[in-house]
Amino acid sequence: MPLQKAPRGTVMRDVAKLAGVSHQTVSRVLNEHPNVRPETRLRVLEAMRSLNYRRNLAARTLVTRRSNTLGIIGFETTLFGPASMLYGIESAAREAGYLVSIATVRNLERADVLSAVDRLAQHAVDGIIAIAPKTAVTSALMQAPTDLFCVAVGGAGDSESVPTVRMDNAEGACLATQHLLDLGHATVHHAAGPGDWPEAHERTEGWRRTLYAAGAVVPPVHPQWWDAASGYEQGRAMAADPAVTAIFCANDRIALGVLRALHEAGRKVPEEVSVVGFDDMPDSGFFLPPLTTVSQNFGELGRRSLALLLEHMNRPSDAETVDHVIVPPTLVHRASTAPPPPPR
Amino acid sequence: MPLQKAPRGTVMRDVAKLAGVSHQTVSRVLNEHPNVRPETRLRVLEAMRSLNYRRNLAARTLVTRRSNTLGIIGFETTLFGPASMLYGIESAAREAGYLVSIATVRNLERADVLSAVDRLAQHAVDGIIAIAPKTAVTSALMQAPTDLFCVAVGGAGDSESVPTVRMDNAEGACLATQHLLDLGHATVHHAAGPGDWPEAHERTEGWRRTLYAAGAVVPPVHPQWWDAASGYEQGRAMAADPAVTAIFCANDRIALGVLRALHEAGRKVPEEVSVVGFDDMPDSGFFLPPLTTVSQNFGELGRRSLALLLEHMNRPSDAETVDHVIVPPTLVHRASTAPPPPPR
DNA sequence: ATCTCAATTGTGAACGCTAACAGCCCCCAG
DNA sequence: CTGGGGGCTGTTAGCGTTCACAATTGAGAT
Repeated sequence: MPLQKAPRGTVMRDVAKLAGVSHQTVSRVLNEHPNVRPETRLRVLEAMRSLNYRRNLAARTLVTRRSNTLGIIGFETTLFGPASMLYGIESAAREAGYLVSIATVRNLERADVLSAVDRLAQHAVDGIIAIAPKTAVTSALMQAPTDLFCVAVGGAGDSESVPTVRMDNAEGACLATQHLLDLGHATVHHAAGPGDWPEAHERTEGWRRTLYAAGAVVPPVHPQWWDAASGYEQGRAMAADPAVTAIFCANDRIALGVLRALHEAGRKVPEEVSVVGFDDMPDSGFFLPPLTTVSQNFGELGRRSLALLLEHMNRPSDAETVDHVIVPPTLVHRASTAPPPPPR
Repeated sequence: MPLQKAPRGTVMRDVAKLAGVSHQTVSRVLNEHPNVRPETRLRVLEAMRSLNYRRNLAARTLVTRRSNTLGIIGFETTLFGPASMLYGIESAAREAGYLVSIATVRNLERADVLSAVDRLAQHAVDGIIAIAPKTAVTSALMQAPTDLFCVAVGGAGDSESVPTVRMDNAEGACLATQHLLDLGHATVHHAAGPGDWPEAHERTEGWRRTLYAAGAVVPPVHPQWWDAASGYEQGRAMAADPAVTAIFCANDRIALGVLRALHEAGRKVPEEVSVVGFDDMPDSGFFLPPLTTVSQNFGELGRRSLALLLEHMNRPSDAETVDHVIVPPTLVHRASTAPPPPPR
């Protein structure tokens, strides 16, 4: 591949010459060093502007060993949740003066994650945030070069020694389940997410524990994937069972599939069956009927994770604490839940 | 903000010493220069592996003036479309040996876009892909440093002199509208997207032209935003009008809102009113009823745009052609469309 | 008038890599 | 036996920035 060589632009030396100072003074102006006479400063700034000077960050990175770039390891970033976290991180990073580079992984195999870390490390990122719902990722992260700061966002709670920002999935599941129990439902069925994803697992566990604490029967689960098709499959089985009056879904997309299955079976929501989702996607309020759901603030999650990363980067290296920030979920009440129908 | 200085790692010189060669030979191995004796090559590779050597790309960038990084200017990247394009671009970029950095803009003001370009340029990206639905972006792109290659993806068709990859929105709108006309509907109403977005505008124009060509009445439009709430608003007005039997929506989210409005008004879909969407989001097949929609292959759009960018970068600079790649849409038939009800 | 200290500016040397050129060795032709 | 050429390797000089230190200046203290 014959690549063209970009032409050389204006550099510090050029600015220095025009302003009648040394290159070092230009550097000082650029880095806001205090000891520069205001008058000199202005002259330099003027020269920079007239030459349209732009500092070469590669050279700067070479000597400072800091690139002002952060790496993000993403998975399934087309989904609303990950995409929102990405956005939250990027916004916060920009305000902190960082650019973010993204490395998505196809699957969550250890090798894939390691190669993503490697790619980011080669490009000299200062830190890595992994949008990393499976534990393979966090454990791979620990193999990262020791001079690289990492945090994980949105995965499970049991992550070993990588700082983590995450939602309290179990608590969210509890909120949803308890809400349905409080309405008078004898028990709550569960349309689960993929069992090997910690987030799905935690939601299932939160649901199970809540039922158990209430002395309710714990129905079996048949987890599949995160999408509406999976919800439709699970929902069909539940719709066929007249004992089912309340369903807690692992996310809103699954809930959409469940709603469709119930509709096809002729079971009215919420009159006959109540449904609760998880995520509060932007359009969940426009499902038929509008979905009661557990709200996750993905943007906040992203922002928090960046804050945690920066905090770690600026902390003296002997402080070996591992933080885990947990963001609480809230329940959004809409029209898809109601008391159970009277027994006939 | 007191930042720690990362410790220094192993460099080429270390590898060279261990392998008993000069650093230049190490460099040759790394760059796959042909004239290295296989035996030497192996020794060097072995040394690199045992020292866990990782090439410093900042230094490489400094001398080659190529960072192997691409910049992406994104807008509303939490939405399914942009997020998918981003993913498509990133996948393709990885295969081509590039890392992508992302700069999102809050709004599409010229100043915002320029500052994003500037941020990317400072970080020495080799090229920029703008996910850029509004013309302000492409025109701002032309102000970019001349040594920076830019392409825009997914915006309008009338972009001036920036290479573009885009969907044929008018054609998609035509497909949808014609499908409804062919079913026997006297005319087709339109729940529009924001009129100041070229994509929305093109869809509206495609719809309008198709109706005009068929000699059908062109109903008024009241465009708002891309979300379900907007669809709900527009849908309520249409649901109240018994003459409305077919609705073409500017995207699937709007369609979701329209479906809800129709449902609340007691108008059955598709028996009384047919609805067509645009985008084919992953779960559109699980709406009530499953949505007939125009499918956009966002991933393909992303891949194509990367290919176009690379092609431009590797082209001799005297070739001043501007390419416009147009990806055709397809119509996905589902359950939300049917012939109009018999007049009563 | 001399000294001291701080503020301001300049000088040279890295940072880790690639490009350009020079040198070595060995084989084959003259 | 000598000369030339190609394969392979080493040497040197940047790339554009920051860092460490030296140099210069001027104000206030002695």
